[in-house]
Amino acid sequence: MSKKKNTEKYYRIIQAATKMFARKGFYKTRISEIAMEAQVADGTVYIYFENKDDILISLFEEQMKVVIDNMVGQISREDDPVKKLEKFALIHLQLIEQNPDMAEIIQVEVRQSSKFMKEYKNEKFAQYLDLIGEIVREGQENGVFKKDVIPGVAKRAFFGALDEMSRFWVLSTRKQYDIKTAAKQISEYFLNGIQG
Amino acid sequence: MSKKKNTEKYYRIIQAATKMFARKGFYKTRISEIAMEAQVADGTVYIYFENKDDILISLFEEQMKVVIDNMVGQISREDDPVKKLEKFALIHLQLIEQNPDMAEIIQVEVRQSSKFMKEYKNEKFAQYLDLIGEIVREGQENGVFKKDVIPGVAKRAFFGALDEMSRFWVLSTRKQYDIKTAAKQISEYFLNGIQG
DNA sequence: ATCTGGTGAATGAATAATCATTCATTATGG
DNA sequence: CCATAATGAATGATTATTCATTCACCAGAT
Repeated sequence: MSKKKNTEKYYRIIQAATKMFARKGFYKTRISEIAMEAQVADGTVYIYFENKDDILISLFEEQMKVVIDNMVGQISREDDPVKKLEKFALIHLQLIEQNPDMAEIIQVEVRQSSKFMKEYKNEKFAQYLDLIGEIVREGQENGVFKKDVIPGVAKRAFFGALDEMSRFWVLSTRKQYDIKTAAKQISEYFLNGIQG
Repeated sequence: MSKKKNTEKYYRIIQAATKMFARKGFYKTRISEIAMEAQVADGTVYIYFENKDDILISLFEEQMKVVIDNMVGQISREDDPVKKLEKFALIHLQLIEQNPDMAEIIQVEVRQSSKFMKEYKNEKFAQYLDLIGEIVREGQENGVFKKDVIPGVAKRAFFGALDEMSRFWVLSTRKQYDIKTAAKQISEYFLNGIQG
């Protein structure tokens, strides 16, 4: 049971796993590879994690915690819902740019998770999506966004647009346009679309 | 080499694999399960496919072929780029609604494929995305869409929005709003956003 | 200073399952 | 009959996980 969290080695293994999963995918990554990358013995991994699945889940939760905190902090400094959404797009894509390994895992594993572990309800991801939903709702109350926009649809559309863009950005070797341009375009389409 | 394609059993195995991959994911699905579902012996699978990877690739190509042909057929009947995009959204989401198994595989495997098989360049998917890119370009030439819209960004944003929506739709058990409403909202946001 | 014994972390070789794939054999139908 | 398709038990590789053992550290005793 209760494996030691929050220790130096715990994070070293998380880092190693992030790198390897991003590179080879979850199923093709061997525990021994993670151990080697983290510079620990194979068995040590099991002092810190229940099993391979647990590594993936922990990794995801740890990363999302940081992402969400960061995003909430930055967004809350803006007042205008329009500005908030613009900022969301920019920060999201910049984050992807700065943490490509993490990006790839979120890309792939978020989608796997439904099948991967039926029990694992992806709370953190829902939370992230809701940041957008909340901004939309706020904008509707302020009268700047159309009333007939369904926040549940809007948040997915907006996130999906950013996500697909970042997938491309992560995968393509030669970046054709910088992330700022993409972020600006996407929030522009979207904002024009929902503004009243 | 050249395995027998286009036979009744070939399609039966594809169908079975689609069902099982959607249910359990690629790695957790056993060849024996596919064989059982298709009502053939394990070895028979290898008469029709090189290996497990080949099943996934074949399945994907077969399905996308149908999807693209269908989409091209329907889109070409419209003249107005605006109408075309509206129709694209509707048809895409209806397709998801009607083939949830296929939808789940496209969702997950499109994303896996980059890691899954480095050699496999996902031509079919690029082709599908380009249908959107083409409509955007056409609209720009006609002067109905803004000139500063980057088709490469726009096609991904639009597809991403639809895709994220359909992921939600496939996963959620209780459908909160029908697919038509979602399609309408999404194309509306997007069209307002790019129209000149 | 030195010894002693206790504690928990760390190790990595051994284990025990799991499955994709093969192939000798059998069935089928033209 | 022959050729081709189909079978499914056996094979052989692969790997997540375990666990007996070692190691590092420290507190108290001498």
